[in-house]
Order: sequence, then structure tokens, then C-alpha cells
Amino acid sequence: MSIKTVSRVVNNEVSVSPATRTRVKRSISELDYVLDTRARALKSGVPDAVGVLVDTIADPFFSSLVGAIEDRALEDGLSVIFASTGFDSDRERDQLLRLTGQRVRGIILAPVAQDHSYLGRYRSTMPVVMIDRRTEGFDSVVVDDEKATRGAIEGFISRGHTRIAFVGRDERFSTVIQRAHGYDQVLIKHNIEVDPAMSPPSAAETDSAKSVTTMLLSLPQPPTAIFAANPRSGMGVVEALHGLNRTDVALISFGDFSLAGALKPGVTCIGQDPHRIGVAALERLTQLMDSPETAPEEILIETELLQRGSGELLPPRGSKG
Amino acid sequence: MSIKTVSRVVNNEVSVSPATRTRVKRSISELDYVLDTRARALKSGVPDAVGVLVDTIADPFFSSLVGAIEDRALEDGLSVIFASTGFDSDRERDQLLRLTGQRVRGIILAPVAQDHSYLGRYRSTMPVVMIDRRTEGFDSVVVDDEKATRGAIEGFISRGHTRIAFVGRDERFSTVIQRAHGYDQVLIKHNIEVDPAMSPPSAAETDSAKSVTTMLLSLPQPPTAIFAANPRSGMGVVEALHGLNRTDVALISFGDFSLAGALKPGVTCIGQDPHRIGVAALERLTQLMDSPETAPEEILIETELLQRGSGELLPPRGSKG
DNA sequence: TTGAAAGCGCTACCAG
DNA sequence: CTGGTAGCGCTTTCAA
Repeated sequence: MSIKTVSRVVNNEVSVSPATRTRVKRSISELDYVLDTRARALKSGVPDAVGVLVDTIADPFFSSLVGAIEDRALEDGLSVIFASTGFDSDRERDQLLRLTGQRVRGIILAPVAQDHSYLGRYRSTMPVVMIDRRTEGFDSVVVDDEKATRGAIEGFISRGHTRIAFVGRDERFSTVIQRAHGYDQVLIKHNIEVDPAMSPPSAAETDSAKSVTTMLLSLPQPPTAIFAANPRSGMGVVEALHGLNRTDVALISFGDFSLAGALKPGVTCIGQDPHRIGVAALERLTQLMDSPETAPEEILIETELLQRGSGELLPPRGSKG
Repeated sequence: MSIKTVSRVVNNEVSVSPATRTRVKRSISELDYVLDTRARALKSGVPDAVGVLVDTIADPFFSSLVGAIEDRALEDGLSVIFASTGFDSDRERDQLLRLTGQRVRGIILAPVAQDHSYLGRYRSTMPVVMIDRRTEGFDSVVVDDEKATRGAIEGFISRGHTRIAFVGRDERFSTVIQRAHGYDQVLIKHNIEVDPAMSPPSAAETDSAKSVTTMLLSLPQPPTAIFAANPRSGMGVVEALHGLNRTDVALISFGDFSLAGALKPGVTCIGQDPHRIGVAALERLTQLMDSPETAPEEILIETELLQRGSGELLPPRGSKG
């Protein structure tokens, strides 16, 4: 019984006599033998893991996403090597190099850095699919930030709002920039003044959203509706609104968050399905692993407006508009 | 310039002349050479990854935990191979075998199955540290569920509550069983009847907690205080309480959740710090990797009562008690 | 300071 | 149906 025969049994190859097969299998379980998949990958040249690199796993959006990727990867017998960038370009680069060193089969990345040209040399053997944010020249799985935002703002306007604030205008996130752009577009289209005071620059984080909201409501002409640029901002706006007993102010948040439906009124959110995004990214990655020469593609995942009450509030009577 | 010299440069070994070193480094960057860490691990026998296996990454507790582990692992130059059990014993076993096949250096596991004896053979080379739930014969990093719960229930009683409900009594989770045990203990100690109607068995999930709460409040003698067995239950109780406008009912939830502080009243939670748990687990794992023969240890992480209002509510006047 | 050779555990290729 | 041999990319040991 040679080493090669064992290999054949382990890989379920056909040309092994039933008797030998049984004998090998018995030894395997007696010895608790476990095949070393790294050595297999080293020899065969086909890695058995994919790398996933996101901002931070503490973000519910990304944690759901990673969960979906893992489930899908398991079906293909792939392991998931997880890493995070912490929003830091240098760290992103380090992590990318580490993943390269692990010879992962491909990488799913939420990009932070602007320039990913240094990935070029590896892309033929190790494809990269961007998620959440697109990058020129790479495949990406994203949602239409601008369009979804336009829809939300149009909704406000159709209900009579004209003082509409945008909270969380954070220039560091390309997604947020696009959402802000959508917001601007719609106001202009409806001949509503784009008042900078209504969309002050600020970090798209819970705390700053909270203070920005408080500030907005103390303005001489406060907003009657607020659009939150991302879930963290949304939660901050909620905290402020509830703290000030101003739940009469309309609110739509980009990105769902837990308990959004439990609040009164329920918080209307633009939902992006992390599960679909994750699965689409991994499937695209699999395609690229099979045919690396495919031209980069942008895969759009539909968003859904989760109407729960806060987004459907009308402006108070007598408010200008 | 031999392959060995390159190896020396890559590993920052001393015995290389500066000139050679420079020359090698230049070639490395010109060729975009990246060391294959799998091959290195194969040869050296020292794996460069740890495995993390939790229920589901979608749970904020675990996602924070995994994030903390990853940060800490990065400091040691370790990669994190992530996997989830989905609460399923068979899947747990499969995943564990997969991680073994990857020859990870050690595993951090939130155990689901009762019997982990099949890990025995590997433990000498691949230590295992349990998190969240303890397992006989294994190292574990946990919180004192019973004690923390006792403290919360004592708090209710000291404020005059006698009708105290326990929502989310789910026999599948050993942690929840211990919390329920702590609850029982305190009631008995204070000669309060342990009414089964006040702690009905149910899944420790948001939806069932919501319906159980609704049911409890419709009882002839409804509870004046509720203890939620875990964050998901806590959110369910919140949804019910807010839906029924019964925010006068006191509530303490085991495990913090987002927006808990934004609600009115803020939800008092027993906070368990996922960051500390994760770091402690990885550090213990590192110890075990160095000295595998150490006797199993139980590491207790302190909890913190986050008083935000809901846990400090008094029973209504005239309520019996 | 540098290099040659062996071998980690596996599979591809070719023989028997 | 079964087995030997070579070699994946690296490090270790010993020698120059």
C-alpha cells in the first residue's frame, strides 16, 4: 500500500479496488489522518482559500456580507481568510500582500486606497472583485447609490418637503459622495435651493451625525426631513431626534440597521442586501478564476426602500413648502 | 546568487553582505516577488494562521470578537481563517476538520456540539480555546453568566419588583441555561415564587421574544420587570414593549446591542466586552502553542452593568410587591 | 558570506 | 489496479 494509493483514496479516484479502498479508509480513521490541504494546494497549484478584505467586521453590513461569502465558499470547498483594512490604505496594502503570500485563489475587497495598480502583476493568477465601492479597471459588485438616493429625496419632495437635510457628508467615502451627488441633483431638478447649511460636511459616524442633527434642528429654518448618508449616520440622527423629542421630522437612512423597525416611528431605510452582494462577488470571483482574461464588469445589486413610517412623514402645516 | 540567499534576505537573516542584500531586494521589487507563506509553513512546520469558528458572524457579539482577534493576530503575523457553525454540530465538525486540514496553528471555537473528544488527537499540535461557552477539559474564555444575572435580578428586587419575567429560556444554549439558573437562585433566595409562567421556554431569538413578551403582558398578573436572556431576546422585548406602549416595564438585557442607549428609556444591559474576550482567547492560544502540555484553564472576563434607565424603573404603585 | 542538497506532504506523470 | 519518481517553494543542515 503506497502513499500514492492513499492519495487516490483520499481524492476519491476510481482506479482503486474496493478491498484496498476499505483497508486504506480504515487506517485513515484509526490514525485520525487528515490530509494537508496546504501541501495539496502547493503541489496542484490551485489554492483552496479566498481572501476577504473589508473595512471592519464590526460593521453589520460587512459582517453579514462575510457570512454570506463564507456560506457560499463552503459549497465550493473554499476556505475564507478574513482580514480588515480599518479604513487605512497602508494597512490595506499590507493585508493584500499577506493574502497574496497565502496564495489565495482570489480576493474580495472593499477598497480604501485610490491606486490598486500594484495588484496588477498578480491579477492573472489571483483575481480581485471590489465590493461596495467601485475601482476603475476592476470588477465590482455595488449598488446604485445615486439612483437610490434620488428616489428617497424625490419621495420627500413629493410629500411636500423643501427643507431637506443631508447628514453625514463625508468626503472619504466614494459611496457617500455619490449619495450626496444624487441629493444635489434632485434638489436642483426641482428648483430647490441647495443650501450648504442643509448638508454640512461631517464624519459619517454615529456621534457626529447626532451632533450635526442637533445643530440642524436649532437653525432658524430647520429641516423638515433628513437623509442620513449611511447606517451609522442614521443611528446618530435617530439618537438626536429621539433625544429632542423631534420624531415629527421625516427621516430616511441609507442602509438598514437593527431596531430600525422597532422605533416609533419606524425608520425608513434604503436596504442593500449584503447576502446578495456577497454571493454575487464570490460567483464573479469564481468566474474570473476560471477565465482570468474576462473584461472587468460592474454588477449592480438592486436596493429596496423599506418604508416604515419615518420616511413617509409629512412636513408640518404652515412650514414653508 | 542562490535561492538560499534570497531566503536569507527575505527572512532578514544577518549573514548577508549589504551589497548582496540590496541586489536581492531590488530584484524582489522588480519581479514583484511575494514569498509563499504556505510553503514556508509546510517546511518549517509552523503554521501561520489560526482558525476562528463561531456560530455566525452576523451576530454583532461575534463580529466584534472576530475583529478583535484579527487585530491581535495581525500583531503576531498570523492570518485568520474564518468559519461558522450555524449552530449545527455536524457543520461544526466539518469545519473543524477543514481547519485541521489547513494545519492552522490553533483554533478559537464557540462550541456547539457536546462532545469534542474527536479533537483529542490533534490538540497537542493544534490547541483549542473555547469562547462564550465552556467545555469540560478544554481551555475557555467566558463570562460569569450566573453571577451577572444574579446581580441584575437582585437589582430588580431591591427596587421592589416581585413579578420578574425571564424571556428567552432556550435550553439549547448553555450560557442561557446558566443565566436562567442565576435567575431561579435569586428568586428562591428572596422567597419569591418561581412561577413557570414567568419564564416560559422559548427560542432566544428576536421574534419569539417579542411574542413571549406580548403574551406575558396579557397575563392576569403581568410582570413588572423583564430579564432578557440574550441581546436578540432583548431586542424582541424592546419591540414588544414599544409596540404596546408599555415602556413602564423594567428591562435588563444580557448583552448589549446597538441603539440600546437611544431608546426611551435607554435599555439597561449586561455588557460583555467582545474585545477583551477575543484578545484573551488569542493570547491563551498563543501560550498553548508554546507549551501544549498546560492544564486547561478557565478565564473569566468581567461583565459590566450598563445602567441606562430601563433597568432602574420602579414597579408601579399599588402593584403587588 | 554563500551555496548544495534534502525533504516538508502532497499530486502528476509514467511504468508496471 | 498499483507504485515509483519528480518536484511544488520553501527552510534546515552542513559544507565551502
